[in-house]
Order: sequence, then C-alpha cells, then structure tokens
Amino acid sequence: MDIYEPVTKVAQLIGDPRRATILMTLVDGQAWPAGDLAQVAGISPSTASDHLGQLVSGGLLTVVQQGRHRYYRIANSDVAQIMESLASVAPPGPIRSLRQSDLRKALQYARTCYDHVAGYVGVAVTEAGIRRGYWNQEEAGYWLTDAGLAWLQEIGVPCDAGQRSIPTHIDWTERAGHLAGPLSVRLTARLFELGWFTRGTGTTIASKRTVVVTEAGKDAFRQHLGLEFRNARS
Amino acid sequence: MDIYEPVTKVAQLIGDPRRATILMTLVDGQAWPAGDLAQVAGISPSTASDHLGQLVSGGLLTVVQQGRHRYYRIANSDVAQIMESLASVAPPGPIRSLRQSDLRKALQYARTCYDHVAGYVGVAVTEAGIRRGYWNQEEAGYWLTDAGLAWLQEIGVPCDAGQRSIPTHIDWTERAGHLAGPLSVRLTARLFELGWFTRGTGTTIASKRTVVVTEAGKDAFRQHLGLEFRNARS
DNA sequence: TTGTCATTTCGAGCGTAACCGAAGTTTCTG
DNA sequence: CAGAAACTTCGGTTACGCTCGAAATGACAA
Repeated sequence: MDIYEPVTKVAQLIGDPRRATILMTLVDGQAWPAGDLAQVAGISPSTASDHLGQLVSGGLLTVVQQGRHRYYRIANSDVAQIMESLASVAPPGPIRSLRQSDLRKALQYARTCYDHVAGYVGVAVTEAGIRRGYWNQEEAGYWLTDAGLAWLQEIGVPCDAGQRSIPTHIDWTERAGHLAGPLSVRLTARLFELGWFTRGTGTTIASKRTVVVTEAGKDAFRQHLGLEFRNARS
Repeated sequence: MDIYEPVTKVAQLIGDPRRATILMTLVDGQAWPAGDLAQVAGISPSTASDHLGQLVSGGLLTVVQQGRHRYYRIANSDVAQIMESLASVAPPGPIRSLRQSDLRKALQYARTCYDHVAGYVGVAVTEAGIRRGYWNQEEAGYWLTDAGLAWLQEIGVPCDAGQRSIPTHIDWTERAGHLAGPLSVRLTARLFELGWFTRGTGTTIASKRTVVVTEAGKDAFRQHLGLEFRNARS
C-alpha cells in the first residue's frame, strides 16, 4: 500500500547527521576513502563503514576499490542536485562563528558541484555565454553554437563538433540554470588550468569546495565574455 | 560545527513513512484536516498530530484553523518541488498491484502539483505554447507575449497585462520545465472550468491528484495549440 | 449550560538504528 | 612470509523517536 516507500528511503538516508555530512562532503563529485570520511563525520571507522554501506545499497553513492583504499563518490548528478536543493529549502540555520558565515558566503559565490562550477559565478558565466551567442537556451538545456565551439577551441577546451547539446542544472542558491555535463567538466577543468579559477585555501574539506576567481581570471572573463563579476562578499 | 544541520533536519522529517505519505498527499497544494491525514497515513489521530506538529515547526507545512478543523497544507512551492524531485531520484520501487501500476502511470501522465498541472501533459502544454508564440522561454522562466495574452483572455483566463513574467518549475518525471505561479493557477482552474480537464475518479486521495484530458479537451487543445497528446497508457 | 466532535498533550511502552570495540578479511610493504 | 594498514563484519549496548490510549483543550450546536 505504500507507494512512497522509495521516497521515504532516500530521505531517511539523507536524514542522519553523519550521512548528511558525508554526502555534502562528496557533493562536489570528488571521491574520498572511507577513513577520511569517517574523520570528516567524526565517527569511528566501523560506524562510517556501516553508513557508507547503506548509502551505496540505497543508490546514493558508488564505491571503487584502489589498493587497500575504497573510494566513495556520489552515484550520479541527480543525487548531487537533490543535496543542493535540500540545502536551499532548508532554513539558513544559526551561524555559530564568523568562519562559518564566511564559508557560506564563499560557497554561495562559487563552488564546485559534481561536474561544474555552481553558485553565482557559474550562473553568470552561463548567462554571459548566452549574451555572446556562444550557446542558446533551449527547452531542456543549451545548444552550442559555431561561435561557441570556436571560442572553446580557442581557449583550449577539447570539443566534439558533433556534440552540441549541453545539459543544464538548476542552481538553487541563484534560482537559475547553468551549464552541466561532460563539456562543462572539461571547460571547468580548463579554466582552473588557465588560472582563471583557483581553489579555496581553507584546511577543511568544505572550504576546498569553494572556488575563487583570480585577478587574471577577472581580466580574462571581461575580455572573453564581457563579464564583470560582482564582489565575492556581498 | 555542523553546518549541514538544516539539510539533515528537512530530510529527517521527510524520511518517516507516515510523514512522507502526508507530504505526498498534500503536494498538490490542497489543504486537508488532521483527521483525514491520520486516516490516509494509517495512524491514530494523536500520532498524526505529533507528526503534523513536527512538519509545521520544521517549516514544511502550514496550518489554518477553520472552525474545529485544522487544515494543513504544503508551506510553499519549494517544498512541493523537493518532494517531486525526491520521487524522481528514488528508484521506482516494486509494484505490488495492478492498481498501483495504473495509478503511477496516471500520475506520470498528468497530476496537479501545488499550483499547476505537472507530468507529461503540463510539459506538453507549455511547449505547445512556446511553438505557438504564446510565451517565450527565458533564462529563469517564461515571458508572456501579446499573442499569448490575447489567447488567455479569449479562453477566459483573467490576466494582468503588466504581469508578463511566468515562473517555471522543473518536472522531474519529464525532466523539462513547465508553467508555474499565479497565472498558471488561474489557467489550470479555467481549463477545469471549461471541461478540458477533469479529475481522476478513484476513491483514494492519491488518485484524486490525477488529471484526465477529456475528449472535448483533446479537440480544444488540438484546435487552440495544435497539440496532439500521446495516449495516457504508455 | 451541556454534550459532542476535532484535535492536541501527556505518559508509558517498545522497536529500531546508531554507535563502538574487537576480531576478521584483504592488500600493500619490508 | 610476517607485519602493518584500510576497511568491513559482528555482537552487545544505548538512546532516540514512533506509537497508542487516556485525558485535556477548544469550538460548535442544541
């Protein structure tokens, strides 16, 4: 009689503080070994193993063995999206320290999320590309134009000319779409390579999710996309 | 230290079978008294009251008192969207009866969801309107054209000519956007009035969420939007 | 006012699941 | 072939929260 059992199961898995911490740690698409995740969640390895097993059999995580490590990662981009969207419905919650407040602002400004850059910066880049005619908005995603293909090749992003469809993801802090999918992965990687982006400098894993636009990057985005970023702290 | 507490809290609230049933029952935006919800979830009134209290203080539901009844409803469209998206990541789950299978197909075909018609039909109507030039796709929603305004007035939907922006919602079974917001509410209500749509005939509350396109409606959609619906059972 | 209905509050019972330490398994290292 | 490292499995403890019935509250009707 319970048609909603699958929904309940997924929510229940996310609804444990340790598992939620693990999932949010992995939401940027990177893979971490079980031991590190245990430490992040503040639990013993055996408990973490239990939680990780549940998340895998629930379809939220996948695991690959490498040597004596087992690396866990988010199973697919839908799971990442769910975590992002949950984070947006949830009330902001009390800020308990200045560092927390700064971290939240930095994440809102720009963060890596599974296969792309999310937050204000991700949306701004996507929209600037539309204005420049590099890709067009479509019903369910974007369509790469010839001009866009040329630009991507110019800045050194490997492209397949036959693959013009770019999926979209909704950014829940900005309430707007941005590029996603394989092309977005390569573009993002290339922008890090070019030094337009760099990673946050904190010691915690969460702070490593933050993305910073370098001074060189600001110039480059202005020149290539006519894009003027707003300040990070606002 | 736990910055993810709000996320955990929301997921934990959804992650109980009874509460999930209550939320999914309310996801179409209607309000129901506590006693009815207790019956739907198959629990005693006192237990239901406890759950409902939790959902209200967690910000997922709101409650209005009318006489000696207290009517509960989904707090906002974000909550409805979360429930819809959770239902899509979750694996389909085993079908335990023919009736369940039929109900799921009907819900997938068309259902009322908070403030609009969702499912295949909702997406199809939205896209037909784009093809007809009644509204245009925009970055974060749709923009009502003059032709669209005229059409809406022609079929008797009250419109404010100054209010051209239409928000969007992502439909997770179809993976595409559809109309939402106040205008969508009025349009949907009018289509029921005109007899293009009618409600599902089942006795359960879930089956009442389903939407059926009438024969008259099929003709009307064909004539007005050039829209040919696929069959409901496929 | 009294009685009834819808709902909430309280108290107690109970089951499940998170948790850890110890032991077991697998894989790399010396 | 030991020995260590990374991780999982198992067993036992503990605590949280779901559950209901009984009683209290609040609203309406006679």
